[in-house]
Amino acid sequence: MSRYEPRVIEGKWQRIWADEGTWEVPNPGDGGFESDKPKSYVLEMLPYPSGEPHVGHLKVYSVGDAIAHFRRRNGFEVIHPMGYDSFGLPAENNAIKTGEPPRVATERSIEAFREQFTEWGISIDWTRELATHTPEYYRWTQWIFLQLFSRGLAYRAEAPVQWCPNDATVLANEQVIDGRCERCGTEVETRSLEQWFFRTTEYADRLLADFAKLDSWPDHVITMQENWIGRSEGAEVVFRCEAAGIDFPVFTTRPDTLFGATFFVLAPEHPALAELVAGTEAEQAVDEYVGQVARATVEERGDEGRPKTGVPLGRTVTNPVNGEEIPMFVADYVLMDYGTGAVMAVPAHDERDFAFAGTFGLPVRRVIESVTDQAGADRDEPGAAGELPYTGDGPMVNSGRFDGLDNREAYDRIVAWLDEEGRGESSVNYRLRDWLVSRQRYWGAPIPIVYCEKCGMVPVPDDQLPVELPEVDDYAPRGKSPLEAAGDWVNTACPDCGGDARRETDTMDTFVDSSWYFLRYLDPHNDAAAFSREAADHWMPVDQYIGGVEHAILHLLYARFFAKALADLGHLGVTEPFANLFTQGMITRDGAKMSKSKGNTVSPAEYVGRHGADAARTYVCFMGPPERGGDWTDEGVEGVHRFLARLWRVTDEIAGPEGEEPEPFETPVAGDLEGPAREVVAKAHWAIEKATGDFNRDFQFNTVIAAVMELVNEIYRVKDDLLDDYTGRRALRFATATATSLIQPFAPHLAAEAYERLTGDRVWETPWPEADPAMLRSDSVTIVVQVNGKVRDRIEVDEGAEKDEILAAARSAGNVARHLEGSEIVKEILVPGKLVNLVAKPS
RNA sequence: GCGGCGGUGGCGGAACUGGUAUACGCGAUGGAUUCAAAAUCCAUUGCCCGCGAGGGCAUGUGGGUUCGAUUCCCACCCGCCGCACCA
Repeated sequence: MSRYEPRVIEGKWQRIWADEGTWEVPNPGDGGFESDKPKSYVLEMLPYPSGEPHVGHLKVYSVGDAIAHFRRRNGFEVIHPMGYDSFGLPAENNAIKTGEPPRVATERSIEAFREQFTEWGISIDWTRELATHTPEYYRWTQWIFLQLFSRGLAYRAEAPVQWCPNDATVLANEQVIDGRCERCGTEVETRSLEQWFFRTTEYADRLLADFAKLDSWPDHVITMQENWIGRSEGAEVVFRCEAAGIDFPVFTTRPDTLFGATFFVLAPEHPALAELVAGTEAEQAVDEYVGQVARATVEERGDEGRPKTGVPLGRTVTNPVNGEEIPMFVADYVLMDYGTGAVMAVPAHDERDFAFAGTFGLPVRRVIESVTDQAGADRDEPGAAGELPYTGDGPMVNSGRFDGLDNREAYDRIVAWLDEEGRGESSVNYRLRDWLVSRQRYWGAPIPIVYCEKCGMVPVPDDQLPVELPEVDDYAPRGKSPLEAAGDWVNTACPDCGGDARRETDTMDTFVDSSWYFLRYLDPHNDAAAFSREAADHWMPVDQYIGGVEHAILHLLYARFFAKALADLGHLGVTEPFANLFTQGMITRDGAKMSKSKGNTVSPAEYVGRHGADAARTYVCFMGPPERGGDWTDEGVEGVHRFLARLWRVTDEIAGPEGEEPEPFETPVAGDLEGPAREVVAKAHWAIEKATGDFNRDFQFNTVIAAVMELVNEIYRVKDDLLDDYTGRRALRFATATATSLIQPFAPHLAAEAYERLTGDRVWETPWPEADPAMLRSDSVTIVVQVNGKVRDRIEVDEGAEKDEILAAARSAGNVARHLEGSEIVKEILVPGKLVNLVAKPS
């Protein structure tokens, strides 16, 4: 008898798969392409290569690989590639500290990742491997940038931006969390700088509308993106300051409350502010206030509970609906980067305006009655007893000719009237802003633009791509890109006129790299295009995307934007890149997020070394439903290892001596079986049914594996009775082969070895098994008998037993009869094949 | 505050359409094997009462619907995640 030695088995099959290129798939037009097979693109989010893979990686690739295997064995041509998101700040920060070039550290990490993925036995088509930091890849990142530029979707503009003083670079809004840098936690400042943007706002509506195409995306991911895009409908209304001769458009979602506007507020950054107060009494106070706000951190300003502050401007604007002059203020609760940077304040019906009015003693005028005193009113609504602010619906008051109308009705009428008068129009606003893509850092794809004294901003022609990242000595950020120091590289000739020109020295946000990598996998060696349209048309969209929720907004939104933009440019036939998304939960240890500082990290390599890749992979899939998190325990991995060893031992016992030709493998037929042989074969069919169902139902891998464990337990229960005769051995061999076949997506090496020993076949080339309906039924069934809803006994009845027969048996079952004594049955309920409930009351 | 997800044994979790609550694993206890241990195999394992047969109580709390509720409805408590001065 041979021991279960995972390292030996795993090495053996990994070599076979590598030598044979088992997981490689050809493109349409290539030799060996099978056009009759349906395709399936299974993709996990690509890793950022830093150090070694951690358990999060183990989980995402174990889950993805299980899906890939399952699809292959269900007849799909599965493309399952791997690559590295290898530009990024950690490598660069390391370079600043140690002086080691980011490329060197990054490529070392890539080696380590590749090695681990190979040891885990993930079924990857390595011929499609890519790394985003290589010129072969970022050449096409630059090309896409220029494609966007040619359509005006990439543009340069001065804008107030979020600046991280520690990383000395700008951040996208998405990279600022609670006023702090997502990466280093430093408080973010606001600066006004010239930066590159992608016009994501142009796609806001389509990004929202196309959620309809993504029915299997988790709701919370869609909700987060919807919140992020933040579409709100309302109206733009113009308030004019006659004295200064300036029009102030505002965006409001409540044009129905226009008659209640009693003051008007500008954001401290509003461009017209200085002009409004220049040379007036208010000038000094306003300047002081604006300076004070500018010094405050983003976090301080964002605090909602803080008392409202502001300064009167000594100016008024005219309310277009009633001609009223209302006073102007500057206040930091109004944000420059949402709407127009100015708001009409309606204190009676807006909590923030109400608070401000309270502080400054401003009038509050109700224009909507609360509906408290009407029938069916909700008394718990704020403002129910008539107090303000009231944000609910009701009839209009103090609103001239709109009085008495329901406010929803008045909304439409007021907007229509403003439109006729040319003083406003209905309007839609988004929280989403354009994507800021330039970074003042070294380790990224250079932006392929040249500034010529004569010609201005000139795109680098396609045939001069890539603009290669030059070598530099000093990676430290100084507020501008370290590339500024590479003089030979910066100074160049203008592609248009040949005159003196300078290169753009900013690099691209690494989210640009990862917004299209799934397309490059489809045609990774193409040096004439980013990818061929034919390959993309065949493989896209990604049928199953797998990754962590932490990318719910950033990466997924950007990739969706790219797909739409590339489709509009004619390079792609789909507008949504990821048809189905599965987000896996995080693995913790001792209930806490793993971190080096806590010293509670789990090194996958250690466990793979100790128990084998199959055990480590199966364990992360067994911990719980994969979309939820789970707590890693050593006992848990050991338990799974024990189970695999148990499966291995029974295989060894049933298959006979190693190296011997297995007996011909036949599927046992229902009619030929009885007793334990029938039971174990029936259990195998039950396990097939259960595993297949749970696989298809949201990837419930924990219960798939539990079903295989049950089957193995059943094999142990009956094996000593069956090993002696031919029929028994055949039944056992079928059951054991079924167990190995079903565990294959999780433990592919053990499965390959065991299945070959049992059947002579290659399990990964064997179609996923199908349950025989005849074997799922049994001749007799156990019926639970309840009296008044409590289980009192169980009876065995024939499969086809008549209703009356079952009820009679139920009534006379020993313990049931006792409970029925002295009572009269008033109702009998029969759930076929399951249960009888006898409802009785004292007679 | 708003939105989402969740609360089941000592622990991770299962229970698909309202029908045997606690599958499977971990841990624990006992037994077999062993000189002994490890490993392995077998058995027991929600709590309480009972020698037993059996009975009672249990799915965060309180109500409701139903012959029957972890599952549906109402109110509430707790935990996690996201958003949060967005006009």
